[in-house]
Amino acid sequence: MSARGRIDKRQAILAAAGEVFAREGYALAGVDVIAAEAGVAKPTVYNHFGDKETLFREAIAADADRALAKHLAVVAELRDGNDLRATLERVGHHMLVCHCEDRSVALRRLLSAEVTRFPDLIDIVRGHAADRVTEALADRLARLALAGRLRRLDPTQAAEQFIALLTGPIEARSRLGTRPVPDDELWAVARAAVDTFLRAFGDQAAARSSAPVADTPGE
Amino acid sequence: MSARGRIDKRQAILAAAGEVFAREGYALAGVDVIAAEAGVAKPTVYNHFGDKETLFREAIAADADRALAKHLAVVAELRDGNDLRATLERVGHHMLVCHCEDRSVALRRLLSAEVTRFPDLIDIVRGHAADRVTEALADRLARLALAGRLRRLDPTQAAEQFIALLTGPIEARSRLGTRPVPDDELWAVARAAVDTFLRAFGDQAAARSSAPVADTPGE
Amino acid sequence: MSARGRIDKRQAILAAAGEVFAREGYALAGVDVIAAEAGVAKPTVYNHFGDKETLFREAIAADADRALAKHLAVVAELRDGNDLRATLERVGHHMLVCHCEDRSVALRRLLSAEVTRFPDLIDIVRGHAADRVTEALADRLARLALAGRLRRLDPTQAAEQFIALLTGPIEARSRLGTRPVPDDELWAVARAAVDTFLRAFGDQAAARSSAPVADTPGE
Amino acid sequence: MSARGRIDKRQAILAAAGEVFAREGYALAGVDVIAAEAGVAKPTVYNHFGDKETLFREAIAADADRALAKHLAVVAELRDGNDLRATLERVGHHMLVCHCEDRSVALRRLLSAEVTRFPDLIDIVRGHAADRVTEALADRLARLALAGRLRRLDPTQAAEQFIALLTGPIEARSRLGTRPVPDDELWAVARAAVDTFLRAFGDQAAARSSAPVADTPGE
DNA sequence: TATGAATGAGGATTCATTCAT
DNA sequence: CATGAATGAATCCTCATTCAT
Repeated sequence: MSARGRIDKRQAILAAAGEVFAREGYALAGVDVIAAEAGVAKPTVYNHFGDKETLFREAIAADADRALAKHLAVVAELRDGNDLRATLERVGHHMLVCHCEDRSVALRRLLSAEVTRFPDLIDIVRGHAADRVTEALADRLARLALAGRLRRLDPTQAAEQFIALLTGPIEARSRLGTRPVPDDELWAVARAAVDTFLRAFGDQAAARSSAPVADTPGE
Repeated sequence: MSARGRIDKRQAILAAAGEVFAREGYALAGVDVIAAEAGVAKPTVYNHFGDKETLFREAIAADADRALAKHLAVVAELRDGNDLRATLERVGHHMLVCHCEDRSVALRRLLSAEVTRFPDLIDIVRGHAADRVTEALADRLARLALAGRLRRLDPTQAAEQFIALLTGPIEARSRLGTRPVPDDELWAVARAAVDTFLRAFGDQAAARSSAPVADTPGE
Repeated sequence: MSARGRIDKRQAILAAAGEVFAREGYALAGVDVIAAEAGVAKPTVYNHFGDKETLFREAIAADADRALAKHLAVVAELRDGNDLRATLERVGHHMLVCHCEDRSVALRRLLSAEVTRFPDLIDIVRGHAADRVTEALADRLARLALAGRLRRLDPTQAAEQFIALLTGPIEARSRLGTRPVPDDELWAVARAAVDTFLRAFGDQAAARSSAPVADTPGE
Repeated sequence: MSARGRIDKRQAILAAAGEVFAREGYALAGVDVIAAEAGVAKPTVYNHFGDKETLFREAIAADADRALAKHLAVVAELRDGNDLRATLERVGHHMLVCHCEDRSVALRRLLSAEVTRFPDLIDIVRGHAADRVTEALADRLARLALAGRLRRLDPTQAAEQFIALLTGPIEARSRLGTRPVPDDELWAVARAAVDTFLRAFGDQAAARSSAPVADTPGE
């Protein structure tokens, strides 16, 4: 078999593992199922990854890498523009779309489920993903503050809170990821998050001038 | 065996199940381990609960009830007082303490891990717990708004965001629940959350007057 | 199931294990085969013995006990009588018959094969069996010496050598236990062993008087 | 690869196989382990030997040849000399040293363990080794008898018994080959064997005249 | 020829669940 | 009702062996 074929097989196993682990959880995922889904024989899986735990870690790491790349791309969209509120809403909505993707949901699920058995997963994923998204966002917010578009702020804390305002309210709405959240709900959550964020962190004069949507709910 | 003893046994099994499921996860928790930890024989577990799935649901429900009660008690502390900021910070900190309790962490972990295999868990727990905490908090916020201590707001959305501002930043700090977060970090997160919350939802005049802590990070 | 039935099952498993291990060796003996041969399910074997190694040890110990009992009974036949040579020949022959029994052969085979993986087998078996046969024989020889039927001797050493003279020449003749040795060959080996033994350890006067069989090979 | 290199590889595989089989037994010896220990790839082993069984047979045969050569050399030391007893003791001791060598022990172990699965091993080894040692020894004893140094005897039987008197008592002392027997024990066994042998087979006048060591144990 | 990679069959062990007492 | 014992199904992993290069 060519080296190319070997790599293909490795990728196929990793992809299959990602899906099966996501579907069944670590304990109930069968190595035979993964092998079948990857179109290889069971021992091939062991030749490549040694044991189920290693396979799990590598599958998680691959998924985390992909999720990180997507999220960083979204954060990169946050460039200074004419309409800061609209920009933040677009970026916020996009982050929520990523956040609600099946693979993202499954990744968080697996992570939270298995973190006691595999404590090192935190480093694999958090070092690779979550914190770096927060930091990238913090960088952007710092530049906006420097440009006078936001008030002076602690960038990391502001980024944490921006993300929390976006993703927090989604948990309940997605029923822990089991219900697809319609796009208009995503927009509504993003708008509400951005509104609160700008009220708290926006430049004072600007923040007061634009009337946010969700401000007067009862009317 | 007396009726009393029978009920004791049921409780013992439920308690043991709660601990073992929390420790090992659903798939790896052994019914024999639960039985042993409860001090009964394995078939006794089956006599009481029929099968492992039912036992799991009941154990989760019991845990969720306990968590709900605790959280509601905390929300009930949110009474109008002289110093709104201090009150919110105290309540926020107390909610975080509950949020970080071992059993709360384990409950969320189990829930998120098994929600695909047991979709009805969402109703068991969410109907019993999470939403009701949000709503109870929303009630309190509405009364504060009515009393003029907060601006006019959508109570549910404000409650969601208050909780998000509290719990969101904790995930990273607790390494998904595997690291105990020191109390001063909990206070810091609570203060930052309340500060942002009051900037966004506080009565305008009041909010401007009090200088928040985290406002000027570099100094 | 009655306690009686439980013990029956344990015995059945032990018996089956003895046969299968003897037939296939430790590594190639399948626990499923043992279970099937015992008429029980595989987990029943594990309920009783924990794992394959323990089962092996217990099966060996049971076989060793049985072999020891048989051999001791044979040694006990060695009582002072009129015709010492005939008595020794009868006992020697009987020991060889035991030595060549299928189960004895298999036991020695297993022992020698697995002693590196299970060093404690030596204590299980040797403490239980081999040494005690030698000592029992040594006791008898000492009494014969005391009675003046044998010359003064080191009883243990004489017993070792008596057994060696019997069993040593059998190894080659039985092709390491794979060929059944005909009874007349057993008698011949026994007679030759006794002849040599009496020449070396017999009372001088007596030894010279009786003309041994194998003395004049060419005739 | 040069023809020389090819032969080297074959020898390396054979040597590695010998060691691994001796260490682990047939069933648990892995072909990959043998290949690794020989410094070649697994399929190379199959190219040279076809399958595991063949490799096993050839490894055993090689070991048996080596053991035979050594033993024959020892028997050849048995030349008529002034002091027959001392000569026999020297030869006997030397045979025991060979008998207790690691590789000899392992060879006998493997043989006895696998003789049921590989009945032809007996011919490979016995034809090559054990019987021929006995016969070589028988030849020497016959010449000694002819020279009047021993009484008239059946040479094969006497050889069998001489070897039995040597090796039989060693089994227990070496704990089936798992304990290295100190040299002075080997000498003691050899002396005791020779003493008994000479009492039984020695020239009458000579035997009576020399007082053997182990004759009067209690004194 | 020598090798890296792949495979099919099989083995020990565990687990949720059910009888018989 | 509570229990000790038994079970059928499933799981992870290993090994001898064979292609394709």
